[in-house]
Amino acid sequence: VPRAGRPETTIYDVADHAGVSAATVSRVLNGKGSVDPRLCDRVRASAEHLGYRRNLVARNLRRQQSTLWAVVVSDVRNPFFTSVVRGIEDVAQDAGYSVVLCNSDESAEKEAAYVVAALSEQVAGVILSPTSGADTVRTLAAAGTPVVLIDRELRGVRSDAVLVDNRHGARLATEHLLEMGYSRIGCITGPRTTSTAAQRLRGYRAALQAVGPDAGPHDDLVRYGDFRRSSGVAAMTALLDLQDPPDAVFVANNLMTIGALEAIASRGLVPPEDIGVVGFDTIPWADLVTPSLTTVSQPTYELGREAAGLLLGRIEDPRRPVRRRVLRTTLHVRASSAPARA
Amino acid sequence: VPRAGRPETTIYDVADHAGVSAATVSRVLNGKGSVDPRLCDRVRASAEHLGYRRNLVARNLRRQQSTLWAVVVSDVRNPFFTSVVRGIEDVAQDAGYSVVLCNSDESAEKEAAYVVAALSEQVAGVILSPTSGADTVRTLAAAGTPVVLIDRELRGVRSDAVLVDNRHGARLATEHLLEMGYSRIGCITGPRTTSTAAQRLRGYRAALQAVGPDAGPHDDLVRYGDFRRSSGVAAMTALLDLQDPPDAVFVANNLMTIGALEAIASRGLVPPEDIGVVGFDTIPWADLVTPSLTTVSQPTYELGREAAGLLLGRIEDPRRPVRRRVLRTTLHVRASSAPARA
DNA sequence: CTGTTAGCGCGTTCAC
DNA sequence: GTGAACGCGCTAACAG
Repeated sequence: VPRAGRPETTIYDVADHAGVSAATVSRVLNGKGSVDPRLCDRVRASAEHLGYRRNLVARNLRRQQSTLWAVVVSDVRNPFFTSVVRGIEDVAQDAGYSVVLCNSDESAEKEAAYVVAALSEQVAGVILSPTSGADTVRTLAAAGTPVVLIDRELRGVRSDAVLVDNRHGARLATEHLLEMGYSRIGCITGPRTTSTAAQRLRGYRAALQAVGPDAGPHDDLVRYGDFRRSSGVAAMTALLDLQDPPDAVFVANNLMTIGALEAIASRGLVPPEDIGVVGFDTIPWADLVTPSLTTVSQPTYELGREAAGLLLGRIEDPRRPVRRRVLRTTLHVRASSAPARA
Repeated sequence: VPRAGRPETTIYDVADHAGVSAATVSRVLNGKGSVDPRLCDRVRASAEHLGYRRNLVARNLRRQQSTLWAVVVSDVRNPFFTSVVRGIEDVAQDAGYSVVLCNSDESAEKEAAYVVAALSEQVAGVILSPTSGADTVRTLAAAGTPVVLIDRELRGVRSDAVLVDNRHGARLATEHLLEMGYSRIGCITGPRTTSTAAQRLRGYRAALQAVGPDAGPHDDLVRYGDFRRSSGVAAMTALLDLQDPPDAVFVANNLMTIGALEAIASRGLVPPEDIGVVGFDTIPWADLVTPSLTTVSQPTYELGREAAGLLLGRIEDPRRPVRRRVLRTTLHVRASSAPARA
């Protein structure tokens, strides 16, 4: 194992140079206890002079706790998560924590591996958008590591969590399509195992149900994707291939919406005239696509901040009651759902 | 400081349970030295049984080196960087490293703070897209921490680096616009302090120069942004406000291109007829914007993999000669630069 | 208010 | 092939 760099200067070097003990240096640098102001200055001067930089690894070993948070997301390239991460990061940094971003890629194995690594790294806390079952959360809980769930819920898990009102948002989207005069409305949702996909599907169904039993849920118009672009293409293509295809579609996340739009375009169809489209999730530059896209947007940055806040609270008081925050979504009506009306 | 979780099981616990010494446990778990196969099995069984998880903090302190890489990017929300990070991550994980993603937000102070934190954290290496001057890199070098620069170069710094042929790409883009019949071509580039902005501007100028002195560089058609969307809006608006506005524009990064398109649209202009547009950088869903966008794309994922490879090599042999990789860009011609011709 | 002491969990000498 | 002893750099307990 190659060693890089020259030996670091330690608090002992600083102590020698300042003519005090290592403990005093430690106290000065951490602002703990009270130290004679003159010694304080001497220590600071020496530290500066020697280019001292504290060794967090040693400190963490001693304190049995690091200043690292692990944030495990299911897809780093999804703008939803990058925006959430920004929110987390800003709060973390203010509180003196650093954020390790881990990408589980919707894979339960990767997620488990990252969580084990995080535990070995003695992280102070974990923020997780779970892709798999409850096992990883249980591992964390067993180790006593604070966790906050984001975006998705886990059945049978009591944990701090920040979610959005998926059902309500999906219902808004679907009702909006109904109001705009569409009648055969399809739905492309996510994996059956995720709470978000299930809730958004329920919102869609609720909206249709409300109109009356005859206009009720068209289960033949529901397709399940995997929240990735390609599955949006496939699902939309399948819907368009039906004998009696939908005249509008509600798509349950951003990447699949992109895919759906591609499938629609490749058939030579143009929203909103040929088909109405509403997407869930913030879609960057929704105004620029053809046509501009109606979306149910989530407060992503705020979601990150909330999650970070909950984690901070949990770290401070590991036994406080579980909190579950649900943030509101907003319907942004743009062109893709607004056909010119006779 | 609150303690979370129950005491971890250590190699001593495992040693007791297996009836061996801690040293033997360490040897077994690290595959170093040779251990009696039967003891080996006993140790593994005990570790498994006790749910032992190695403490990386202690190990890192002892080894004076962690298994963490810091990746400092200038904007996490830029798809360019998220894609690069994916490339880095995949290589890092295979090699047993974890990646800490840090977001400097184009701020020299934040960058410096993250680098100091990384050093304190004893990271094994740093991958950096520098926003500021050479100071942070010098700090790293002084500490002997391996660094790889990505995306941007730094004057007067000898360091491993992975870049793209910005000048060539920009020249391709501009030549393409000339070929398509545009004659007054504007350029929106990035901050004067970044090598990428300068190189892309040079490529633009070279293309114009080649056509002949009379068609030569229109310095009045050059604007400097900050690589963010809003500056694209401002710069494009300024160009359109000119007495004699450009009939085409080359925009030197993805976010500013989005901004430029918005400015164009808000004037009621439509590419490619009213104005030709070519953007630099991968723009996700370039096919979906109105009209589909001609781009000079960079091999982002590959760039990340290359950078990670260089870092691996540098960690293994800290004194090997500096390597500088330049990746090629590709012109993707789409609709925004192809007016129907008479 | 300050210094001395001990030990966090591990990897690595050095004897045996 | 194995175990005992030491120390990485730091902070928390205890004396003074």
